[in-house]
This record gives sequence, C-alpha cells and structure tokens, in this order.
Amino acid sequence: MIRVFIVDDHPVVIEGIHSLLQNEKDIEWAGHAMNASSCFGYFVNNTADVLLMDISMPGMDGVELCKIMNEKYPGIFILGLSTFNQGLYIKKMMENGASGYILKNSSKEELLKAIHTVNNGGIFFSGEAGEALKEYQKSSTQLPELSPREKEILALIAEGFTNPQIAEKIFLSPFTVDSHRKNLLAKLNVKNTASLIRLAVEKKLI
Amino acid sequence: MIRVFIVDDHPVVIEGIHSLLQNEKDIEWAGHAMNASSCFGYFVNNTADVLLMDISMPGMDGVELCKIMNEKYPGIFILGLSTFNQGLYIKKMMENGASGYILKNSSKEELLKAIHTVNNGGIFFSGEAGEALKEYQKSSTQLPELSPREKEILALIAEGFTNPQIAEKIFLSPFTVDSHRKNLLAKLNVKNTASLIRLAVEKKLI
DNA sequence: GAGAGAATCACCCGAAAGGGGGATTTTAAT
DNA sequence: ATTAAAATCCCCCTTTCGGGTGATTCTCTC
Repeated sequence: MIRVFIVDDHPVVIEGIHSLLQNEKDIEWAGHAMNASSCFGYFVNNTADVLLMDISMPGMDGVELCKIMNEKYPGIFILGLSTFNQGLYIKKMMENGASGYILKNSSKEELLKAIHTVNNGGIFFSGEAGEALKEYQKSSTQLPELSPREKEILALIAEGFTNPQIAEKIFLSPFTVDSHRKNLLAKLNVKNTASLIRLAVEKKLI
Repeated sequence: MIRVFIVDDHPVVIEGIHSLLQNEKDIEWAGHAMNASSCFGYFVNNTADVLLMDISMPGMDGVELCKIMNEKYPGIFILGLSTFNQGLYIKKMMENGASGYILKNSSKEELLKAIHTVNNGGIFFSGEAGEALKEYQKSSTQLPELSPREKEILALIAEGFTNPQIAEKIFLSPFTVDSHRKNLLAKLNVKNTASLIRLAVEKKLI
C-alpha cells in the first residue's frame, strides 16, 4: 500500500489526482496540503510514502520545500509536479532530492507508473520533462559562469545605461566598467552589445 | 440547470473540475473532450450551455477552436481556461467570442461564479487574469507598428550585425540602414541598442 | 491629385563601443 | 604560502552609434 500525499495550491489538481487515484487498490490517499506550512503540519503526526509536490506555489517555493522535506524525512520519495516543461526547475528539484518529475497533463497510466517507480527507489521522468531537462543542460551548462560584478553590469547595460553612467551609478571607474563589458563579450562569445543583450534575455541571464 | 462541457487535454483538469462540480444542484455535467475534433463530434448531436475551454491544446489551438465554436453555435457561452496569466491569449480568446477567462488554480467558488456569470450573458475574469489583460493591453497596444523594413533591420541588429554589414547584406546604403535604426530607437522610445534589443526580445518583436 | 507613410540616400559631429595592450589589488581556495 | 580568479584601473586607436537635419522617390489611400 503506497500512501500518497499531495502539496499543490490548485484545488483542481488536487481533486483531479485524487479522483484518478481513488480506485487504485495499492494506493492510499494520505491527504493534501495547499501550502508549505500545512504540509509541515501534516507530517508532524503522520507520514506518507510518496509526496507529490507542485514546483510553483505561493509562499514557499516548491524547490525549497522539497529540500527541507528531504532533509527532515529522507524516507519519503518526492515527485515534482508541474504544468509546463521547465528545465530549470526540474534540475533544481532533482538537486534538492526529488526522485522524479511528472507533468500535470500526464495520463493516469503515467502517473501510476511514476508513483510506483519512485516508491521503489527509482527515478521517473515524464518523457517531455526528460527532454526539457536535457535541453536545459545542453543550453545552460555550456554557458560560462558570470561573476556577480559581471551580472550586475550586464543588467545595467540591458537597462540602457552607457559605461560612464554605469560607472557613476556603482562608483567605479569607467575603465573598470569597460573592462567588465569586454569580458562579457569575450566570455559569452558575442561580437557586440546587440548580440550580448539578446543572449542575456533569451537565456534569462538578467 | 446549466449544462457544462469541458475541452482540455489534461485528464487531471477534467477530473478536477468534474469533481468540483458534481455536487452542484444547478449544474449538469455534459461531458468532456480532449481535443478539438472530439469536441466537434459531441456538438453534432448534443449541446451545452457553458463550454470550458483550455487555451493551449495539441492540434488545434484553443483560440482557434473558440472562434469556430462561437460561429457555429453562437448560443454557447465560452469560458477560457488556463494555468498562467497569459495576457496575450486572454485578449485573443475575448476577440474570438469568449465570455470570460478563469485560471485553473481558482477556487470552487470562483469557478461557480464564473459559470453562472457567463451563463447569464455576463463577462467574467479571474482577478489575476483581469490584471494580466490590463497589463498586456497597456504594454502592447501602445507599441508602435514597425514597418516590414524596420522589422527586418531590427532582426539583423539583434543578430549582431553592424550598419555596414546589414547594408551589404540587403543591398542598401549604410545611410539608409542607419536611418531605419534611428527610426527604431525613436518609435520604440529607447536610448540605445542595448535597450532596443532587450525590448525587442521581451516583446517578441523578433 | 493631394497627402501620408514608407523607403531610400546624404552629411556633420560628438559620444560610445570595441579591439588591443597593459597593470595592481582583493579575495578565496588549496 | 601559493595560486587562481575576480575586481580594479589605465591608455592607445578605430569603428560604430546616435542626434540632428536634410532630401527624393514610391505607393497607397482618400
């Protein structure tokens, strides 16, 4: 008997998953919470085997909640839930101890398979989510790390400030700002401001 | 008795809304479809009062489906369904005859209110969705129209080409390219290339 | 056929960006 | 203590950008 608990702020999703699971013989509906604190409240006196968790919730982030739950109750398998393929979040969830990730538009069969897989200690990915994760890693790991200063200056360039203006704003020499700017161009391998800003916006660097 | 039909490709959402509505005395569950064609199939021999419709579906777009349903069966009130506040889609749905828009993370009360409102010929918006629509209109309708040439040159600037390079590429005088570039800055009310490209990418002008 | 935009081309000029070349200091990690 | 990386600063030079101010041609609309 697998006890399943769900944390999601969407009543529709809770009801939907409840409905999909209610006739399953080997699954027991442990309950639900609509935010992080009521989730904590439940686990003080109760437990569950698999925890379905929305990644985007008001108040505490699903990623953060995932981390805490995993530290407090390492025996619980966490399955991330989301509507869209968000590679970035998938990666963060996995880094914070999730055992898998499933899209809310999955079929009943996929949902059951996911629950069984993670309950046995396995890792499960919705086909599409797996693709998203791969794409994310491909597109982002090969992106060089920017230093905090570089990110700061990149943001100011994107705001439309010139080197002298940025220098005045953050109390630096215009020469320094120019150096950082040139480093940005070199690191990100772009020719000029136009392609720099385009890359920055598209890769959500700012 | 309000007959409610739902078109959505997410089983979870269908189940969830069904579950939320099943004990309502004045609401009758007409059925559901998971794509546009099975929706058409249903309405050949049946009808409904309120049609809940996801905006993003595989195959035919919700916006497109909304338009067709509204033309074929003008007596049916359509209520758009989406997970996120997508001002652009909200606007398109309304232009295509929807009577309102509700977020999937709405409460049961809000959902019922929405159904009743549109069934009486009214217009309903989730509080957040209304905000999103306003924001969208504010941010997008005041965006000046760009001529085809300007769009072309904007795209090339975003690719990282300089005026002389663009001139050579599309067989124009560098002066002309420069004129277009200056017009872009003026029309979009930005100071320099950095803010131009940022705006262009964020507003999906390229 | 008058007028409005779009598209084209032209010049002046100062400011900013970008390609080099250096340098020192601070900070973090080993 | 050593090393690496980040952060700071400086100057050379050429190209590009951006502001201002013009112009002509074409096309479409009213």
